[in-house]
Amino acid sequence: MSERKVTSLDVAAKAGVSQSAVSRVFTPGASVSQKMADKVRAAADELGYRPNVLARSLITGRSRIIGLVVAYLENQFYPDALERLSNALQEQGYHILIFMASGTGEGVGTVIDELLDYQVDGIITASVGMSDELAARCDAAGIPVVLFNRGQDDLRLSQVTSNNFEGAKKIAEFLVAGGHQRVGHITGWTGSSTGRDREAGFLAGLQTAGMEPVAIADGHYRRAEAAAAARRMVEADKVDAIFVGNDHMAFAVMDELRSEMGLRVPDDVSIVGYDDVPLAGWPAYDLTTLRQPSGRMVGATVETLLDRIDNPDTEPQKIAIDGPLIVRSSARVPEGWT
Amino acid sequence: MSERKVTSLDVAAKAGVSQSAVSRVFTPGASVSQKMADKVRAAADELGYRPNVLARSLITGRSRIIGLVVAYLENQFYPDALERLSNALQEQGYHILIFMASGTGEGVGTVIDELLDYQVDGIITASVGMSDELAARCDAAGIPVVLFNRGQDDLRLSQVTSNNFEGAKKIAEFLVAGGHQRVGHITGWTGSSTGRDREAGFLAGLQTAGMEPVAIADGHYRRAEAAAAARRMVEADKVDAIFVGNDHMAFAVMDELRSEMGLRVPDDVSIVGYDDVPLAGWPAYDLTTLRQPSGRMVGATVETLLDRIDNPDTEPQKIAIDGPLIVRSSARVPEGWT
DNA sequence: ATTGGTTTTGCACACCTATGCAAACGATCG
DNA sequence: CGATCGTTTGCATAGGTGTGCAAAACCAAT
Repeated sequence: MSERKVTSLDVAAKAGVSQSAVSRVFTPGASVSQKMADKVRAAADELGYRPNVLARSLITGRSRIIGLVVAYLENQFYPDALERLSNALQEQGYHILIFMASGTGEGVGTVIDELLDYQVDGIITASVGMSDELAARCDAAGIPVVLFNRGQDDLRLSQVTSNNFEGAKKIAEFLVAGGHQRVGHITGWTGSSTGRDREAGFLAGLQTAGMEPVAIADGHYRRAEAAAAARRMVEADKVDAIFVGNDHMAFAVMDELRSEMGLRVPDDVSIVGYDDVPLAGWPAYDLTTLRQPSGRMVGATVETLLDRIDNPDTEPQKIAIDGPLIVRSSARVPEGWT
Repeated sequence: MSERKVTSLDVAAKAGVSQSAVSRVFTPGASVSQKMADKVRAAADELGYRPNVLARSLITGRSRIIGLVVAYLENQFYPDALERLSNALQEQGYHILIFMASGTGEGVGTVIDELLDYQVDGIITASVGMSDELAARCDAAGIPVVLFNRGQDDLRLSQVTSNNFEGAKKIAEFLVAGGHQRVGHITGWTGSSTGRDREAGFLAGLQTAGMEPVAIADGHYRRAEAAAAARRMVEADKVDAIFVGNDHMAFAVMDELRSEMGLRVPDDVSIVGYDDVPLAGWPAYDLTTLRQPSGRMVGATVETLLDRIDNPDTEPQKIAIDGPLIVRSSARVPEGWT
């Protein structure tokens, strides 16, 4: 029925030119006369020809595919980032091949292998760790990697995060200024750099006021654990404020306190999150939180990655972007706070 | 530095066999002796060889890439579906190439073109319309398409939805049984089949009780429009219940009523949504809603798509899956409701 | 040892495009 | 009009893999 695939040869035949001429017409910056271009385009349109990206990639060594490794999408921060990443890359003629690292939980290792099979031009990992060995593997294959919202010590890897230390420090200062006496902290997964940096920044911020948290627990970025930790902190440790390692967990904490324990936020306990996902601005939570500037983070990620693809000799970069504290109503606001 | 790319020829040379032997070892179901397999695998492991999927696709005509077109990820239903789709497809050795139809808003047309450039084996569109002409183009290229959560009349397209008509009808019956007298409906975008089917089902459900909605407005699946519509319905039309076309808008409606207008849900107005996204179960909203069984919908989608890829002669399918009403606290519960 | 049959292997080509190179072309100038 | 130079075109090859076909190897049976 349908002529299965229309190739550049078909177009060439129809236009009465050589195959290489057709190729040149579809290769930006190649040497073609106007007349030739018109003739070929006409024939191509008529046949519905479009160049085969895969065949092209075989010879150029560029697939124009970016591999994205992501662990889970329940935290609204990641779909949001994914959407922005995809749009930004589409703009540049790249596309995202998705890879879930969560699923069967075979670990990131096999995932990277499969990604390499597709000859991706670059890799972005979001919210997922990457061992030195994996980094080495990608590096050996000459594929640039950018860690999004995660840090790593390996110097061969680029990374883009918000300034987690400073951000968490701001939160500490905000809570101190608000007159809180007994603050708790539910960390992100302490196996992640993000979680650790925020904890460190928070501790540093409290320390300058001569304070320290009365309770710390690892929430593992999960709702259930965060909620349980919050309950313990309120009941056993009598906290009057909790800094929760990300918004996703902060919502769970507010649910637990307000709906399960009948407490008021912020009257009984102040809650502060981290990320400023869209949901944080919805009235149901109206969460005070530190904004991760995901637009700029995505911009930096794409720029860094594409730059390294085009100039393989560029140094890997470690970028941390500052974000503002977004003051809403889930935490007591200090007098005269600007 | 790093031996740029290691090919099957390198492996063949190292193992002292022909290139085709290497190919066969990595092709499931090919004729290879045990001895040969061992020898080749050893050489391959040592060199770190993995077959080039793109080169393979050139000759097999199968890229093992599925194109996913998605409009926006703010509605939690879609990231959730995306995650499930990706996992299910990975299981079968396929991967998802993402395509945002929202971005520059150039429309789905160019998106499909670019997808075809990548020689995808199949296309899934989520929450996005597809014109007959586009369908024809994919069909001509021999690429199966499955519409996820959207309907279309074209018989060449497969589609998987929940049973929107029946679901919305259930909701109408629930509201009627709850004794509501003045019900309103904020539809999904009426340009979408999903929006229209739910409206039709809702009207049908009311009709069997001899009722009809006192107000109908198009929410376009957007928070702001849904909130505005809700306010009008409450102030001008004095509704005592609103069926909102999806959860995403229902949250906005609850926010508007509770936080902006100071009303109580369900005491002043009952709210019912559609989708049962995870957030609907969180205590802050605790939304009564009709569950779209996304697990089964994804299963059916993947099955249908892969089946059509393997057997191009299979008939396109239109699948509608029933979902249960999940009764929570955002709508008055009828006496003795089971 | 020879035969027949089965499995395994290698050869060569195909898939579709981009690009170096040399030939053809067109224009410009003397 | 011929020489010169820059532009445009075609030829041929490469890129990494799968597969039909025929030759080779193997095995068992006579």
